[in-house]
Amino acid sequence: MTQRAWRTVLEHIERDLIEGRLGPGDRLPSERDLSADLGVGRSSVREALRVLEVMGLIRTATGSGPQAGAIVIATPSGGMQALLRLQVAAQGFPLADVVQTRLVLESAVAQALAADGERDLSAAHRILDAMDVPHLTAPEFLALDAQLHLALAEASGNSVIAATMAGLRSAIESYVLEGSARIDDWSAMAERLRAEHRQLVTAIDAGDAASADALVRTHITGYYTAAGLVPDARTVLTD
Amino acid sequence: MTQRAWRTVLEHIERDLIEGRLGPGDRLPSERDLSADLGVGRSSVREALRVLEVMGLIRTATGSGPQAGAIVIATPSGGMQALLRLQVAAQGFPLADVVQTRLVLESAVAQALAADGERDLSAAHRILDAMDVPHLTAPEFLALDAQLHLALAEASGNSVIAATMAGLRSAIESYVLEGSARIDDWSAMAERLRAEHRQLVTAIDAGDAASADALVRTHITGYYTAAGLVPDARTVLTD
DNA sequence: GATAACCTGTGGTCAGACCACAGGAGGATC
DNA sequence: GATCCTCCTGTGGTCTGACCACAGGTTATC
Repeated sequence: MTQRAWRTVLEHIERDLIEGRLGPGDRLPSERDLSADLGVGRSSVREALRVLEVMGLIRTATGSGPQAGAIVIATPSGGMQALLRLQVAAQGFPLADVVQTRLVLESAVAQALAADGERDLSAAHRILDAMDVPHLTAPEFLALDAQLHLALAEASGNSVIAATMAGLRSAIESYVLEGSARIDDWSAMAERLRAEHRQLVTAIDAGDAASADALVRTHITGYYTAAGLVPDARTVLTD
Repeated sequence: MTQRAWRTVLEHIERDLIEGRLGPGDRLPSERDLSADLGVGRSSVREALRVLEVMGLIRTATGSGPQAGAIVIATPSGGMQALLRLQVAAQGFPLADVVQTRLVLESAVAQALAADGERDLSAAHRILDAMDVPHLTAPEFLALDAQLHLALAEASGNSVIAATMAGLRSAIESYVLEGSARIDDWSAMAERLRAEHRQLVTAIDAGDAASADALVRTHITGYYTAAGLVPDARTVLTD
């Protein structure tokens, strides 16, 4: 064994992707065919496909017909979420670094949106309105909060940033929920967050990049500090 | 089958990680034990472990003794590289978005380093000197270039940003190499890059965040434009 | 022509069998 | 008593073969 068999499979598929023999929508050969073609066991093929599936590169379906089998989809957000969530869980990524990175990305997004005349913030406005419904529980409110921030990232048009933000968010979701329980007056906090969101979107709509930047920073560090998630909201990467 | 068997395994291990029953350095039960405990086949256990391995959460070793088996390591950079490289290869991430994200992150890193009095740039200085060796080939030079940028990210102390940058870099490595072949006068380009690197590090050492920011932006967009990788180096996210 | 039964090929899973390997246990040797 | 060597055990790595459920096309039936 010069190299693990599943790695052979993975590299073979990666080469097909790089060199354009495979692309989104295409169907991979069946597991049995790959097994025979590459001279490895079917179980090794399956280990490689499993990796690709969790990373969001393919989806698999049973049955027959054109929709069955392994199909290239390349939807990165799921894979990003899995990776970041697991790494945070395994303490490969400290919570503080995740928060800090979120700050960097959201700040860039806010400035970019403010500077871009072509932006479409209709999705964000819809979510803003949904958050105005009274008596939302903390989990409900926070889910909308996540959607709002993600909608902004997606509006910026950068898929890497959007996927990364989705991943970061899901990685710390359980901590954010825990933190919300530590906040004494939740309805006051919700009101504050609503106001901050409105101000942020207003600044973006007005094309005021500097204000948008400042608002998004205060908003994020404010919440994490209040929820006691980050001991002292560092601003190292952000001044 | 209410749920795929390998997913059961993955979730079981994730729960152990989240709730602290597993952490860096710990050893997972043997594949056969996991198989028996969870009531799934060994091949399903292996599919889950394979995912964890590629994501950089565990490493596996054959043989016996305390070093054998699957051990939690939580070194995210490998997993980040695999994920981003594959997603770019499968066209889930457009090249332009990758470059843009790199710009956002490196800009934040440069500013943070300049503002941080405690920074340790000895590694960066060592790489700078290594790049002065004459007659380096383009691949050799670019490898050092990658190391330099990565060293800066690591010096910033944010592991998420460092790992992401490593991933972005490896995702576009093949394109960067291709691009270098399109540059007529490579030695002139190398000289220019050397000078830009020196200026950047000097600005950081001097604590001049604004200059560091500007220099890193020019440096990156300059190269990608010269190599013809990004049609028109967008600065959407960066003004 | 419409309907129903069948057939084929797909992924999903399991069980069992090897192999190579690392390291500990225990005996043989000095 | 200390050292060396051999054997044994348990590990991951792999392959094979066997089922199952399922989706969709094919064919027979009415």
